[in-house]
Amino acid sequence: MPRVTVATERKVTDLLKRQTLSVTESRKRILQLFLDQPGALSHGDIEKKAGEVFDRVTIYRTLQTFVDRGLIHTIPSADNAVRYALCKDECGDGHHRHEHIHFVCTQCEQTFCLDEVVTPVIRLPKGYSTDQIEILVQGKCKQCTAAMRR
Amino acid sequence: MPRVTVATERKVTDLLKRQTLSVTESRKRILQLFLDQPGALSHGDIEKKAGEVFDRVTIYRTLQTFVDRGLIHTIPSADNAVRYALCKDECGDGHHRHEHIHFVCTQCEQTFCLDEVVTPVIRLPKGYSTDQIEILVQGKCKQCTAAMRR
DNA sequence: CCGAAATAGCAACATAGTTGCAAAAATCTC
DNA sequence: GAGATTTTTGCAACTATGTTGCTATTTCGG
Repeated sequence: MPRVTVATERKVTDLLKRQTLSVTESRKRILQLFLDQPGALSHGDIEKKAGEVFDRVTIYRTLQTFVDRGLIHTIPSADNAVRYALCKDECGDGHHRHEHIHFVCTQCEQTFCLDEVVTPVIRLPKGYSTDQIEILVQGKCKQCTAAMRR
Repeated sequence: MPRVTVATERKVTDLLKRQTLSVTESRKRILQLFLDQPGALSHGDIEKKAGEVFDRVTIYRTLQTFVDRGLIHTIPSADNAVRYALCKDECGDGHHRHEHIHFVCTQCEQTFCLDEVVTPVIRLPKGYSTDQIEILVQGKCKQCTAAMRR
């Protein structure tokens, strides 16, 4: 597990304070994990990476708090393992705004937010109304495709 | 739980035989549950409806078998409760073909397949390839919207 | 640095999912 | 349609996942 440097320590602290959250060791570390890598993390992933340091319950509660405050958002899955990823600035206390799609790589099994791909409008039959659209694309990601060519 | 009539008994038996599956009580009953209602079912739903009759393990295994044989397909969710719904005829042993979207009603909390809404093409950034697209729309369904107007 | 408020850890529990194995049921064969 | 073979079921035991109440600890405002 990468040591939290002074620079990143500052960054996570700022992020937490911006959401008026108390700055605690577990919150800093868990936020750090998200910043350290590009993909989404499940509760299990985090438990593997920080489970020896923090209690399982703390991780559950921290993730819930982050979702509530708009720091991270959930990504549905087909395997009973909801994942979480960092939100952009538009999300805040009590509300989420996401227009991007999610990509699940069948090779490295990571899940990514593809911020540059905007969710299309979906025309529903008469009588249905839309609150939110979630798009999950499964395939091979950039990194894995590049690795194959070598 | 509705009694399995002679007519529907015939139907589920035919469906099972078409997939060269042995026709057993649990398989008939679980398939029946899917035919009896329009929405998708989670493992938990099925356990509530047939759990006194069949063992939990049997339900898990039956659902897995049905997915493998292309009788039902999974629908991802944001709440760690994967749901299952009947497939159309195009699915078979070892392969699934689905072009429709899934709709989650925030009111009745049911999940439906909207067969008439085709998944759009999603243009991904360079380097990504697509195997499968899953679209989950959350909102209010036809029935609930109609009920509100009364 | 102190006190109030928020958070973390623990324990205990509830639910969800898996595996191996023996008994029972379904299918096949004649 | 009876018996042999194969498949499926149920049980037990286990692992993993998620929740709640309570107390100790930490954070933060003054």
